[in-house]
Amino acid sequence: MAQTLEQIAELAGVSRATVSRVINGGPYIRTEVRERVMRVITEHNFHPNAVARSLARRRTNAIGLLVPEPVGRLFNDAYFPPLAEGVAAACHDLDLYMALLTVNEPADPEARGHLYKRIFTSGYHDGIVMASSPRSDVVTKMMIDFGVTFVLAGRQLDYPDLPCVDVDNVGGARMAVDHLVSLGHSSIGTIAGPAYMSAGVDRLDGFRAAMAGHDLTVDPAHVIEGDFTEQSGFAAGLQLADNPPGALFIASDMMAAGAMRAFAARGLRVPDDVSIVSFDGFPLSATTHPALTTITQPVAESGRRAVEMLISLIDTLLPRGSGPAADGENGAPRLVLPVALTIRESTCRRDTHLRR
Amino acid sequence: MAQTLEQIAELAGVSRATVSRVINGGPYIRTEVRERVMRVITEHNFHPNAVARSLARRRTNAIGLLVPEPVGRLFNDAYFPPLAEGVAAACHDLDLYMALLTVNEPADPEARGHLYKRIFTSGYHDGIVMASSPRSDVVTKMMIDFGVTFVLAGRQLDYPDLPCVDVDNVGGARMAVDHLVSLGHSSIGTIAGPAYMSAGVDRLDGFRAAMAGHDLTVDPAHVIEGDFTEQSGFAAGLQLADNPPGALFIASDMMAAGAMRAFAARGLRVPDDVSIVSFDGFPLSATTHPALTTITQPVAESGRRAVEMLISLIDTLLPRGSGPAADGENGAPRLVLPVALTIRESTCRRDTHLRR
DNA sequence: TTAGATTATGAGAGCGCTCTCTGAGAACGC
DNA sequence: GCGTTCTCAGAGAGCGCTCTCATAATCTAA
Repeated sequence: MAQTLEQIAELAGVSRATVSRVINGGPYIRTEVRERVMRVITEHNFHPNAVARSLARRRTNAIGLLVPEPVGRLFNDAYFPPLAEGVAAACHDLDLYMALLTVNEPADPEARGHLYKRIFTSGYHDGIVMASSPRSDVVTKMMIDFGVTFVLAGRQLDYPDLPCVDVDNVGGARMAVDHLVSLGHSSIGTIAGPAYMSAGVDRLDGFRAAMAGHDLTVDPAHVIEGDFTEQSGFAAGLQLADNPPGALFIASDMMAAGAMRAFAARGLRVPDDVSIVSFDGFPLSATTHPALTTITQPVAESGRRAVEMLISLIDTLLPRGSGPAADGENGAPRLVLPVALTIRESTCRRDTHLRR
Repeated sequence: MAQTLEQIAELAGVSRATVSRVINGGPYIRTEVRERVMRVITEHNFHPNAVARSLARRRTNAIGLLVPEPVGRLFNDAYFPPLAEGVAAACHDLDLYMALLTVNEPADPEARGHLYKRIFTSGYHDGIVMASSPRSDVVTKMMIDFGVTFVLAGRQLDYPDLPCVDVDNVGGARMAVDHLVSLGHSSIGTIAGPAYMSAGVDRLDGFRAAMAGHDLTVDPAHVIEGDFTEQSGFAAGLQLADNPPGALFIASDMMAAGAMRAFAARGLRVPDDVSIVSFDGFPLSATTHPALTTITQPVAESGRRAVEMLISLIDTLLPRGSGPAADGENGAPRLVLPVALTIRESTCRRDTHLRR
């Protein structure tokens, strides 16, 4: 169990180098020798020490998935699980070791910084995939400062020029508006995401651009900013209920659920009185009443792609630690994944509800 | 950023050993020298390479938290988040690096075994804390075979003699029965956990022992086995509703929620018709209607203690890799944490509802 | 047959740290 | 004045692996 290459070599009557070759599939080995070595290895249940290997190779073959949120919150999230699943799947395919890096919330930011610092300077990971979140900007700065190789899942507002894989938030918003327009709607409002998150601003930008593209004006009273949560959707719904638009693009499933709760409380029917297209396509969106027409984003796919991007970044930076990472001279790689319209029950034709 | 001890030593005009001493707080260094070295270190933002250090020390100062469940399921669990939080907190206190090890579910068990194998042979962790789960027995076997140092959170039925930190399931069940008896109940039934999990059998054993201790008989029709889920609680509740006992000990909050749903559907009131004491004390238990009287288990504390136990195990095994770990000759360490009765609204005196 | 390529293996120098051992000076006791 | 004990710092041998280079053995081609 606790042997070394050296010992295996001796037992097999060869040199350390030969055992290494056998293990790593090197060329130029007589099959007779290879088999003999293999036999000794399996007999002794030998596994090379990964730490030593990492030191020699200057590569750990491990990546970290970092979510700058306290452990607890992370589990009550709809976005993170599929992302983690995607990352895990990609790691499995690429024969990588993945560690979920969680940082629980020590009271003072100093201690938190210390925690991140340890993660970034540990050298245990070849790179990091970070799920962007409201508080990820500080962390992003640290990663840059520490020269960590990383990829962001979701664009970072304050650092627009970093390697990331994003989803087509602008295009998704446009698809939502197009769908609504195709149903005959012209009075369309939105409950937007927060202005401090790229998904928030992009979806709003996309909405406005699409409306303009259709020569439709948007009533300022029909544009309300939420923060992606159910509660903020509920509040926004309440605010809109007095003078609702005929249709609404709501920037997250959660907010849509909240808004529908508010509408129900005020006797407004969806889709009869208000058509709704939301964004995310999380499982939740299929179980609301009515089920949400939504823009589905490929979250697990984002995770997969982020890992692939990270690995290619690491590979090009091969002589590791040479200069600041993730700042390629020909621009940081960026990937924008397509989203899709999922039509369900929260939208209907304008002319089927002539009441308004 | 990418320097070595050697380079720092040269810049500071000392030897590598001296720099190492400064970093690791070694004795016998003139303050003048120490300060000079420190200055160079901070000036160059130097951080020793953790991989090299791990190799030299034969210690990584990293532990893994392993949950043998697919990533997705892990997030829909009430037990895991606080456990992770406790482990993370302990790691923070002990200056340990923690990685959450997730294993997503490849179709064939062979591939899954391969994944675990990689984790266990990686050498990236000094030890592992594993949250026991229905499927953890195979994994336990692997850890033993691979000589991994580990601690279980929750006892493992098939391997009773392993280091673990458990909660007092038996005592908790007794407390539940005592409470019910003190309220004047004598017709007490139970919805038990699954027979394949230690928490299931222990809570049932505790229940039976407590009943016997009070010279109370239990009607076999009032003992139903569930699997800790809401659904199984609902099913059991339906089954009991025709001829319900005056009180019920339900082995998990989730099952209690399910049973209450069933009772409500059948017009039975809690606590007026049936008093209920559940087990777990998860946040859920405070938000049901009525709020549950429950046996609260210290999950985060389990996580903390598991880490502490793991570290002491690792420390005693110091000349690492010498013989099978976790099998101390004087028995594996075991810790049983106390639970507490949390009285809320789902229990009341027997005599306040003379109707039955 | 002999030079030259090809195949197969070993020697040994790292990777970046830790830690023991050794030794030089300074302080101290008698 | 001379051992003895501290205090301080460097030399150097690892930790367990990888990988280049040198070398030996075998196989061509002329």
